[in-house]
Amino acid sequence: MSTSNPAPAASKGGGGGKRDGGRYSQTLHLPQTDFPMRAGLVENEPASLRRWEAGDVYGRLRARGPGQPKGRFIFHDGPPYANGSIHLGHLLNRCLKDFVVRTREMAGYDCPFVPGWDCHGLPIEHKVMTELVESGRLNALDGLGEDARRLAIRRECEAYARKFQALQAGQIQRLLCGGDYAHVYMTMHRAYEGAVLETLAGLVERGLVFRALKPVHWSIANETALAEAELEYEDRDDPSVYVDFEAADGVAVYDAFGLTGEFTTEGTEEEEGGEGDDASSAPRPGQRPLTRPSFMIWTTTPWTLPANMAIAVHPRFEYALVWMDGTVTVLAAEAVERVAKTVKADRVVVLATTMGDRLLGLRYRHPMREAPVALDGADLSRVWTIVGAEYVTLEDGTGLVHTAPGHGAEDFHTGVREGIPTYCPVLENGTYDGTVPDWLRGLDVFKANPLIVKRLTDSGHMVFHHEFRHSYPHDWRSKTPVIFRATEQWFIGVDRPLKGADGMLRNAALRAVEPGGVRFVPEWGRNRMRGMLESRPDWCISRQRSWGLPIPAFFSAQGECLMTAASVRAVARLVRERGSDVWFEAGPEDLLAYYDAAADPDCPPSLAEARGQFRASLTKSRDILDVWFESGSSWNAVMRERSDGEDFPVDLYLEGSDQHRGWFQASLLPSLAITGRPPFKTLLTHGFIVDIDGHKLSKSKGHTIEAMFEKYGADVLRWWVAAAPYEGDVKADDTLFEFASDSYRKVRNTLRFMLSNVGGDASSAGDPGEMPARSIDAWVLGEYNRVAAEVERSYLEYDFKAAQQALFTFCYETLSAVYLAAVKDRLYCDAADSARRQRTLRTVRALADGLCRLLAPILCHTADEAFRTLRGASADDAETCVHVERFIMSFDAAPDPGWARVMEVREQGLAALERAKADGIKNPLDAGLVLPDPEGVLAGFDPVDLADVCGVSLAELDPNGGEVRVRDLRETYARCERSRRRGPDVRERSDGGVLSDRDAAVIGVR
RNA sequence: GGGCCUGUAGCUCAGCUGGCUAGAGCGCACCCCUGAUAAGGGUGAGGUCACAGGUUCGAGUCCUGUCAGGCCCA
Repeated sequence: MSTSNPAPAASKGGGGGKRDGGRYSQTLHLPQTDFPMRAGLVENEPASLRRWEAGDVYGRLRARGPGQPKGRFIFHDGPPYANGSIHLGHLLNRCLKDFVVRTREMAGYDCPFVPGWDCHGLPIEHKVMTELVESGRLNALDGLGEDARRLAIRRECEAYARKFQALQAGQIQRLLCGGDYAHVYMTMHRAYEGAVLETLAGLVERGLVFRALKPVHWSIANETALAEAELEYEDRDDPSVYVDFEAADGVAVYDAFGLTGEFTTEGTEEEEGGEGDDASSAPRPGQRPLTRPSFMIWTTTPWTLPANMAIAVHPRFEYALVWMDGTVTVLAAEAVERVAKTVKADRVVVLATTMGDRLLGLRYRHPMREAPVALDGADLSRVWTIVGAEYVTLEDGTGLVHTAPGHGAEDFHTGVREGIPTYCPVLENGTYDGTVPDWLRGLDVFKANPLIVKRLTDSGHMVFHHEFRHSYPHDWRSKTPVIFRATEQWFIGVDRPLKGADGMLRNAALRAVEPGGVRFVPEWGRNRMRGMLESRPDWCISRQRSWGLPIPAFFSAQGECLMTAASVRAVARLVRERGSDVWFEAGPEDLLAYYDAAADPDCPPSLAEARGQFRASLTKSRDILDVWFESGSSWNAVMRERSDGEDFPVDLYLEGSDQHRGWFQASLLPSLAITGRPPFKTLLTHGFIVDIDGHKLSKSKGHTIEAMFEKYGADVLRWWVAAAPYEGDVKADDTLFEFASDSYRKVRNTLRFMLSNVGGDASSAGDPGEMPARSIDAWVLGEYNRVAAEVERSYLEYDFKAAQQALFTFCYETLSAVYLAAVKDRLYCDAADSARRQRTLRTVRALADGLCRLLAPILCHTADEAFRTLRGASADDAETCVHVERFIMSFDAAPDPGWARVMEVREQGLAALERAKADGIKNPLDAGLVLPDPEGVLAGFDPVDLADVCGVSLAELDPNGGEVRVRDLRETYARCERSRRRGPDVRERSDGGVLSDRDAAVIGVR
C-alpha cells in the first residue's frame, strides 16, 4: 500500500502561511481512509441492497441454518394490510421486527423470516367501490348477475391488493429489512385460503361455529349490510318521543321505592294544599298513590318500539318516582327537571327515589302488544323486564333506555347477557313482517313513525313528542338513511364446550395468558389481554361483502344449513386448487365435488337421505369471513404449513398493542380450539407514533416514507427506532430525527477514525492476541467484552434501546474520548513497526470488527460498509458482508483491576486541568499530572500510558496521596516539534529540530 | 363511561425488588485542539421527579384521587 501524500496543510490556511502543518507531519502515520465522513445514505443504501441481493445474503443465512449453535428461532410476521404506503407506524414495526431477526441471526440462531400481507377486506373493497362509482363503471356491473358482479369487483380488488403489496414490499426492503421476499405469504393466495378454511373446519369440528341473529347497519335502498366505513352522518328530522310503559305490577314498583304504607286516599291531608282541582289530586312525597305507575322511555326511532323487549337502567344511578300532571312514572332523578321542562309538565312531585339496581327485574306492559312474539322456542321469560346496563347515561332521555335487541348494538349485547331473544320484525326491504300488530304489517319503517306516534297518543302512552334534528347514519352510496337490523350471522362461541376436548374457549384462553404461559413483553400486556378476554363477546366471523374468503355454507330449500367439518374441508380442497373465486364461478354441485355426504356423520339427515341428489337444490351462502379470521389463521396457513408442523408454536409475535384485541386474539382462539396450544410463546407489543406533543399523529403531516428516506436515510431512521422506548407511545418529529442523525454521525465518525488508522486488509480478522494486563489495550478490550455481553443480552431481551445506548456510550466515551484519544500519540508518532503501536493497531482492528457486528442489526448499511472497508473488500465483492457474521462476544483480555483506579484519577486529573486553565495552562500538553498513589496501585502502570490516558505530557506518582496536582511544564521542558508533548528528553537534535528521544529515534536523527 | 398504559432537567430518555447531595445524551454557556477538522476533547449551569392527599423512620419508586395524553372497548 503506497503512502500517498495527505493533502498539503498549506492549502487550507489561506494565503498567510499561518501554519505549515508542522515540520514533521510527513513523518507521522496520520489517519487515512476511503470511508467517508458523510454517509450519503440516499445513494449508498440502495447499493448495499443490490449487493446483498447479488451476494444472496438471505440464502446464505438459510443454507448455514441447520448448524446454528443456538438452534432455530421462529418469528412470525403479522401481515400488514396491503393498502397505501407504509407510514411511521409501519416504520417502527418493521424496524423492530428486523432487529429481532438480525440480532437472533448474529447471536447464533437460525431465524428465517417470511413477510406476509393481509389482502382481503373492506378497506380495499371500499376504495375500489369508490373508484368504480366515480368512474361510472359500477352501473355496468349492477346489470350482471350476483356472482358475476362480485367476481368483477373481486378482480379489481385483487389488482389493488397486488399493487400495494408490491409497493410496500419495496418500501420495507428500502428500510433495509431482511426476509424472504421471494416467498412472501399473502392471505389471498390459494394455499393460504385453503388453510384458512381448514382452520374453520377445525372450529366447526369443535362445535364452536353457530348461526345467530345480530343487528348490523342495513341499507334499505341496496338491501345490504354496511360497515362503519360505509356510513356518512347527516342531519335528519325524526320524532323524539317520550313514552310511558305501564308497570305490570304497580305494587312491586312502589315497594322498590320504599313506599310501603297503606294505599292513601288522595286528599287526606289536603288542608295545606288547597290550590284547586289539579292540586287536590297530587299526592305528597312519601305517599303511595293509587294510580298504576309507568316507566318513561325516550327514543328517536319510534319504529323500533314494536321490537321493544326490555328497558335498561343504570344500576348505580338514582331513580325517582314522579307524579307528573296526574300520572305516576319513573325517571332518573337527575333527569326529572329536564324532562319535565321538555314535556311541558305543569306540576311535578317527586314521591320517592331509589337506586337503579332496586328496579331490576320489575316487569312492564308493552304499549302495543298483549304478549311477546313466540320466537322459535326462545325463552321469553325475561321479555319486558327492567334490566341493568352500564351504558345508560343522563345526558339526554329519561335514564331508562328502550331496548330492542334486534335494532341496536348495545341493545343486542344487553339481550344476549340477559337472556332476552333478538327479535327483528323488519325485512330486507325495510318493511315490517307479519309478526307485528296488523296495522303495521307491510309498512315501511320510516312511514310507520307518524302512525306509531298517533297510536300511542290515542292510547294515552305518549307523554310528549316533537320533531328532532339529529345526526343520523346514511348509506354512502344511496345517501338514504340506514337502519339497524338483526340478520343471521356466523359466530365462534367462546363459552361453548369444546367438542372432543376439555373446557371452553374463553377459559382456555384465560389459562393460556396466565403467568407461566405465554410470555408478554412488556409484562403488562398480560393484564390487558386478560381483561379483553374476560369481557369479549362471541366472535362474529361473517361479513356481507365480496372481497374475501367465502364462508362455505349451503342452504336447502327447506332452510337447512350444510356446513360440517367435512363439507368445509371438501371446499377447502377445491379452493387450494382454484382459489376462492371458484365459489363465485361454480355451482353447489361442483363446489361439493370432494364431499361425500354418506361418509359425513354430521350431514343433516334430510340431506344425507337425499343421496347426492340434494346438491343441485342447494344455494350458496353469500357471506365471507371476517378478515381477522384469515390473518388469525396464519399460524396454520404459514407456520405449520411451511414447516410440516415443526415451527409451531412460534417463538414470537411482535405487533402494535392494538393487536391484543386484533391479530393476537384472532390467532390465539382458533389455535387453542384446534390444537389446544397458543400459537405463540412470546407476545411483544409496541406503542403508537405520536407527535412531539404526545398527540395522535394527524395524517396530513407529510411524513411520507420516501421523503424520509431522502432526508435521513434508512440507517438514521433505524437508529431512531432503536433508541425509542417502544413499550409506550413513540414521539416522532423532525427535531428527533435530526437528533438521531447527530448521534449516528458520532458513531460513524468513531468507526471512520478507527478505520483510518488500521487501513483495509482482507486478512485482518479477529484476534488481537494476548495483551499485557496493564496495557491500555487490555483495558479497552475488557470494556468491549463487558459491552458486548450487555448488548447481546439487551438484544435478546428485545431491549434495543439499552443496546443502542450501550453502543453509543461505548463509541463516544470509551473509544472516542478515552481510548482513541489516548493511543493517538503512539499511532501517529511511534515507529511504524514498534511493538506498542502494532499492539494497538491489532486492538483497534479487533474493536472495529467487533463494533461493526454489534451495530449491524441496527445500522445494517453503515456497519456493512465499515466492515467491508476493514476487510479491504472491493466494490464488486458481494461476498464480504457483516450480515453473515456473528457477534464477537469476547477477546482474550484480562485487564488489571487497577484500571478502575486509573480511570478514577483520570477524572480527577481532568477536573484539575480545568482549574489550572485559570493559571494559563490551557493546553493539556503543557501540563504534567502528579497522581496520588498511596496504595501503590498505579505503581506498576507505565507512566506514559497514564499520561496518555489523561491527555497530558507527563504523569508522575506521589506515594503520599492527596489531591491530583497539575505541573506547569511550560518553563521546565521544551515541546517536541513532532509529538507536541513536553518532557525532560526533549532537546535540539542533529537536524536542528527539537525532539524527544522517541521521535528523534523514529526519524533517525541524533 | 370502562380496561391497560404513559407523564423525571429546554428536548429525548435511564432510574431493578422504596434508602447517600435524582443520572445520561442533545441543546446552552465557557474553554482546549487544529495531525479524526462540515471532526475531536474538557468544564459548567439547568429538575417542587404532572398535581393533591396517604402509607412509611424514609417515596421519583407503594396506595387513593385529580389533570393531561395514548391504545382498545362501550
